[in-house]
This record gives sequence, C-alpha cells and structure tokens, in this order.
Amino acid sequence: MVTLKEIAEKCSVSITTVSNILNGKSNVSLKTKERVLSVIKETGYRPNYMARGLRASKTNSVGIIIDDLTEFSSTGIIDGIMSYFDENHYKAILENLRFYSKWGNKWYHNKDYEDSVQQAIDEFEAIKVDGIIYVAGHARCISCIPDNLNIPLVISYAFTEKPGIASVEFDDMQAACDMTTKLIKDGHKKIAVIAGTKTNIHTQRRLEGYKKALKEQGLEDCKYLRYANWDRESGYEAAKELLADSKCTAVFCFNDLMAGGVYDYLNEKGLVPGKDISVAGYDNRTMSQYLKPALSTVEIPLYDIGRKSAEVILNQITNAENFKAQQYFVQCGIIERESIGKI
Amino acid sequence: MVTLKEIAEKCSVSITTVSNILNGKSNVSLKTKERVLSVIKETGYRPNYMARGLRASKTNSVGIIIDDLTEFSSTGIIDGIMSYFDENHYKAILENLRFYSKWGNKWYHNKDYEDSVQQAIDEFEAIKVDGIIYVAGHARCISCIPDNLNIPLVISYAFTEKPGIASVEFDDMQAACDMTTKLIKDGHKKIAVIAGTKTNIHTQRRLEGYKKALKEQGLEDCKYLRYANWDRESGYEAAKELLADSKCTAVFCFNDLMAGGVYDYLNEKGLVPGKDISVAGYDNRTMSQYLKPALSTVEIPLYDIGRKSAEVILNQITNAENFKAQQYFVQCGIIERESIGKI
DNA sequence: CTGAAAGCGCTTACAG
DNA sequence: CTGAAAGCGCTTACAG
Repeated sequence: MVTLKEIAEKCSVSITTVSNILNGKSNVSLKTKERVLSVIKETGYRPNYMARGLRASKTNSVGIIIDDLTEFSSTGIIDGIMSYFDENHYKAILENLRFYSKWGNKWYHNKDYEDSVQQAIDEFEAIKVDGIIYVAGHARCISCIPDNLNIPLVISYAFTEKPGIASVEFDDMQAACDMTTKLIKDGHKKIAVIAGTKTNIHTQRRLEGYKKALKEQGLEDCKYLRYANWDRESGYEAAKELLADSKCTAVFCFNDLMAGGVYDYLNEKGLVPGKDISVAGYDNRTMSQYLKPALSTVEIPLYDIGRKSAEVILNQITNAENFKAQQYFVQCGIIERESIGKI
Repeated sequence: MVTLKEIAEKCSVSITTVSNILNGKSNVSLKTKERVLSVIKETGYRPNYMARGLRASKTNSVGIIIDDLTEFSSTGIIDGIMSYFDENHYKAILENLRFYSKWGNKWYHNKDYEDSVQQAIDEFEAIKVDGIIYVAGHARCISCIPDNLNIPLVISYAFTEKPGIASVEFDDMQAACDMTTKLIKDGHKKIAVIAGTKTNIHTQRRLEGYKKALKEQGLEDCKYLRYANWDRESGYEAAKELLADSKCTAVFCFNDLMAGGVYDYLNEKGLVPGKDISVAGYDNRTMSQYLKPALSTVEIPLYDIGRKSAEVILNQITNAENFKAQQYFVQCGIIERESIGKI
C-alpha cells in the first residue's frame, strides 16, 4: 500500500504539502499541485481510512441500525439511503438487529430490545461513524436513545419525543384518508375496515385518516371495524365476521397481507373482489399485484424515505451548529388496480 | 471518550498492560487483570476502532458488495451473513452497486459494470476491511476480480474461475431435478418447461436438472420448451404458445413470476392450476403463496448461503495459510402446495 | 507557498 | 509479570 510519505518523497515535497493538496487547501502553488496530483494518480494512492479517521475524527461513514432487514420496508429505505450516500461519498455500515428472528412479533415489548439498540449505538460510537440512521421496522415512539449521545442521529420510519432528534416518516394518516375518499367517490357508503393491532401507531393513524375522510365526505362514522393481526389468516377471520351479515360494499384493509386473507374468504364464498365487494390494501407489496383481481393499494414511498433520511443526517453532520431537528413526512401514492368497483 | 491511557492511569499500570489484558494475552497476573477489567467495565471504555485498525491492520470488518439490494435474493443472503458476523463480532460495511436501477436488466453486458466492481473492491481495500463478500444478483462466472487483490474475497450466489477465490451457490441443477422427479412421480409424463433467458446460467442448470430427471425416470427428452424473460408477462406469452395445442399435463416454470403469468393465462382460459394442468415454480417468493391455488415451488436457501459465505470468509481471514478455495453448493428444498395434481 | 514536529489511540517487539 | 518506546499513516497548528 502506497502512503503519503512515499508520494512526498517521489515529488520531493513535504508530507504536509501532499496532505494539503489532498484536502483541497488553497495554499499550494499550481505547479507543485499538478505534479503531486499526477503522481497520486499514477501510483493509485488512496488515503488510509483508519489513519485519517484517527487523526481527524471524521470517517465519512454513517452507521445504519435496522430493526430487522427482513421486514418488507427495510430494503427500500436502505436502497434510498445508499443511493444518496453514493452521490455524496459516504459509506454505510450496517447493524441488523434481527428482532423478528430473535423475538418474533412482540419484540418491542421486550426489555432486551432497548439494550440491543443502545449497544448498537455504542458500537457505532466506538467505530467513530459520523452519524447514525435508525431504520425502524414500524412506526412508534422510540425512547431508548441515550441522553449522552454525542453524534447526530436520525430516525427513519418512526419518531421520538427526544428533542434534537429528527425523524422521517410517511404521511400515514393522509394516505388512509385519500384511499377512503377514493372509495367514497366510487360510490361506496358502507366501508368496513380491517385494521392492524389496536395499539399500533399505523393502525391509529390510518383509522384517523379513514374517519377524517368519512367526515369530509359527510358520511357517518364507521360501524364495521375489526382489529386484526396484520397477517393473512387474521384478515380471513376478520372478513368472516365482518362481511357475513353486514351490508358493506367495500373493505379497507390496513395492509396487503390481510387483504390477501379477505380474498381467501371471498373466494371461498364464491364472491369476486372488485365486483361483489371492493377491497383496498395498504403497502403495495409485490404480492398485491398477483392477487386476482390485482389489489388497489397504498404505496409507501420507501425509497424517498431513505433518501430524505440520508439527506437529513448529512445535513446535520456537515452543518451541525444551525441544524434544526424536525419531524418529516413523505407523501404516499394510491395504486389503482382492479379490486375497487364503482357503484 | 475514555482512552487506554486513562484506564492505565486509573489503575496505576502501564498502557501496555491494559492493552495486553484487552487482547487476552496470558502474561498478566490475575490480580491486576481483575482490577483493570473492573475499571474498564465501570468507565464503559471501548477501544478506538480507528487506532486499533491503524496499528494492527485488522479491523474486524468485512465489506459486502451487492449487485443490487432490491434483487429478491439479496436480503436473505445478507441476513444470513450478518447473523454469522454477529456471533463472531464482525462488522459489515455495505456497498450497494444498484445495477438494476442504473442499467436495467442488461447490466452485466455493460463495461461500466466491471469498473464499478473494481472500484468497490478498491474502496474496501482503502478502508482496510479484513475481507470482502461479493453478493451477486444472479449466477454467473465473475471475471472482473483484480489479479493483485491482496485481501480475502468470497463470491456468494455466483462463482469464478479465478483460482484461490471461494464461492457459495445453491444446487440449482439438483433442485430442478428434484422438482421434475416429483412431477413425474405424481404421474406427469409430458412436462413443459418455461425457462428463463437462454444464456442465463440458472436456465442452463435448471434445464440440465430437468433433463436428468426425465432420463432417470425413463422418459423421453423434452419437446415442450420455451425460453422467456423471467417476468410475469413473458410467462403468460410462453404459456399461450406452449399450452394451446400441446398435450402437456404440467408446466415447470423456472421462476415464480413466470408461473404467475401462467396462472394469468390459465385463468383467462377458465382452466384451474393443479387440476386441469399442474404448475411448478422456482424461488419461493412471497407472492407464490398468494397465487390461487398456492404455488408449489423450489425454495432457495438464501439465509444458509449467507451463513456459509460468512463462515468461509472468516475462515479464510483467520486461517489464511491453509485455506483452500472451494466451490460450495447449498441444497434447496421443495415446497409442496396446491398447484401440482396427481394423475 | 512550504515544511518540521506533535499527536490521534492503539499494538508490539523488547528489555528487565 | 510489567513497562518504556517506537510506530501505524495521517492532519494540524505553527514557524518561516
């Protein structure tokens, strides 16, 4: 590995001068600058990341903590983050907490969960990353960020009440409102909802958006609501209870998986989605377009959430003094396919 | 940030001694060892990663280069890698090449592609990772690994002819053979196949496995073969050509997406998969269980491929002198659902 | 515009 | 069993 010293010797200048050139200091004559730069190029010299990091305590890397990589939302967010980092020459170091595989679906009620997060933050401080992005597996208020954190951190896909910490989420409430409004405009007046778990923040926000739409459109409040488990099976069960004797013409499922369960039920009854009864999903997962008929659903802007998170953290890193922590909300889209009929 | 020096002062011993304790050297008295360890614990001291890396040129981190994070196979492999790293206290630094978003589906015919890979390797050498895992987006012979590479590298999901480089793949051929055998044992004699693109290595290996099964079971060679494009639409088109007038009782699709296209076609014709005609997929993507009836398919052991890749690279790192580069193949499983009927 | 020197926080022979 | 000292490859005041 070629070092600064060797470059300096080859050019008969001091190490300082080479370093200055490398760091774009202006106090170097054009002549020596060109000479040194050409030698750097031909030797293929690259600054030693460790040495630079040790001395300047600036590593151009940020740590990404992920609740669980296998969560459907993780990949898109990370992809967005990394595309932004690429453009700005930052490196990403990944810490996958693997919560689902470790503790199943209930990890965020687990005390060990908070320890893991703190440990990961700790680890990243030791590695001297310039900042941290915490990519949550689902929206919630994150309260386990240590008080003595002396490194920028932004939260992606969740939020915190801790002052000074920015977060980037999507506008869950508005998207649910938009989807409900679409249903209403298509003539539906009795719209059932299959929500997620009751205390979940996504559930609450979507319910709020749903009610807002009903109100805006002059319909009375919801009578047909079931909380379910986010999975296919629970969607099926909820549909069975909800659709057996109600007069609903549409069901709004708070994720695509549960919509899949509704399809199962409808199928069993010989009913066809989008014709006999309309169904809307949420998430726009890949499977939603393979349902028959293809599911109309809400698209979560994962990539954009990632981009924004990256933008915010780099902002905070390079411009720490006048950084203002905010809660950002990225807008969602509605994907219209064939599961919503007009009446 | 508390340093080695501070710990040493607090304990009235030398820096060397503290360092020796930290690194598990045996030449320290139990008494001072315990004292130092307790101080380390109570101060929450963590060795500076940069300083250690600079001095020892050992960073306990490995670089992961990924063709494209959004490829369906990437997440599972990375999850496996990281679980293994976790257990062995290694860090992962991610470099996502983002080939699909940059160059669409034909990136591996692009010259820029090789440059990107080399650049990523270069970058990782500068960062001083202990090793590199290259997670490919699909199987192929990777020929752009630089000759002067002086760092362990293993290839995941693809292979190379370059000596000294290990690779971890799945047994594509055998899985295709197994699936075909299952079809035959269920009574099918005329089994069409919708393959991927013709020159693709997955296509070739699966075709080989398919033919092997026919031969083993005493059936004559395939007459009903169409190459397609891996996507749903191309599966649909292939089904249309293939199933219109042939007497096939089953179709083996070389991925689940194309099987989805076959379902589309069958549906249109009022035919039901698994009853009128059997269909088998490959990949076990999430959408495959939402197809109706649920698709029988081949499961690719992504997680295990990741684990094995991690194991191999750590092996090579810690045991470089008697490391033997090999081509590893992890076995697949068959997921039986409802799309294959017996006759 | 240029360079000598200190120092970032460790590890590693080496001497005792 | 313990410690003084050199050095990893840089950056950064500082002096000229």
